[in-house]
Amino acid sequence: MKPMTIGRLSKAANVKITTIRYYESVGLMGTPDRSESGQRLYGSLDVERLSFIRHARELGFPMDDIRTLIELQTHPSSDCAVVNKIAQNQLGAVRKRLGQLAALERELERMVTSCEGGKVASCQVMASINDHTECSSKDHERIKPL
Amino acid sequence: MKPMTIGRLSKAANVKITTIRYYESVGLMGTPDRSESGQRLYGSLDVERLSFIRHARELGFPMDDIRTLIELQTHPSSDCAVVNKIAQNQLGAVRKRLGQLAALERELERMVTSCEGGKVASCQVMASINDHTECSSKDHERIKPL
DNA sequence: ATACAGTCTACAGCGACTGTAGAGGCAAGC
DNA sequence: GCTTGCCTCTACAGTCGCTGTAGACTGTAT
Repeated sequence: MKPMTIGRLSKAANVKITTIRYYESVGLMGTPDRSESGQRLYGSLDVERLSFIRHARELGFPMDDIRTLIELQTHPSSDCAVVNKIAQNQLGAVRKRLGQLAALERELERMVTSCEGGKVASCQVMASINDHTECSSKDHERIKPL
Repeated sequence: MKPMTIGRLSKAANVKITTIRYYESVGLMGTPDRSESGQRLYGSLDVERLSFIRHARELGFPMDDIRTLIELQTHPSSDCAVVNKIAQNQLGAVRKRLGQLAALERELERMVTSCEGGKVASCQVMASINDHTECSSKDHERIKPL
């Protein structure tokens, strides 16, 4: 099979070119062969590896976990307990985040339904944001983006 | 009322000192008075404003929206429709994210329950990450952190 | 007087990329 | 051959919302 350039790989795995180069720079993708003029050349194994990374990212796994998973893939005879542990941690993290977002949804819902129009001065939404008594999360946890 | 230093404000509003200075640097907090020796001095209005920012952040509003909300607060006679729009957008964003995360939860659940131990080579979790047919989100959306 | 906590500025770093500038490469049509 | 137009290259800055660090100065309590 003949090698493909980065653009083809990008389409084959549905990952942007710049992202592929980024993955290479952080060691997720390994250094590819180059053509005489210096262009990166990839084979079908690279498509699989990149698709794996993409799917793992879609599942929310952080890069460090993906690095570990790829490492484990190259030792197929090792115990899969580590793999399972990583996946279960991830499931736990997703569930925790689901809980936080559900709480946000409730509060925002309450806010927007209480708005009856009018001026900002008497806006219930503004009042809700100002009112700090409700959502009293005592822990100083970093606020995450949506 | 006598002014307070940044440390007191930090405790009063439950926002870290460095974060307060950051909010100042990006124009969310305005430039405070200074003592002779150059220390920032705040009043009770600043506590309210900072608490407002904090609560809005906890609700996941992006900084730009918060800037707009604060701007609107200084014009109390303007229409609250803009405020409501921002809150509804936010609610929409939260719900969308909830949907994404629920999908992730289902897939991760399936993965970890299908794992029966053994070697990495035959690991169902690994196979699931490799198998790309299931979660086919066609859109190139940026993958968000948990 | 001394100890220690608080505050100052300025800048680098996080994660996971994205975007840009400016240069060079490659295949197809004329 | 020559041009057109896309593809690829490197290197670096920017994104978001902060956090952490270094090194100097200030304020308060004993």
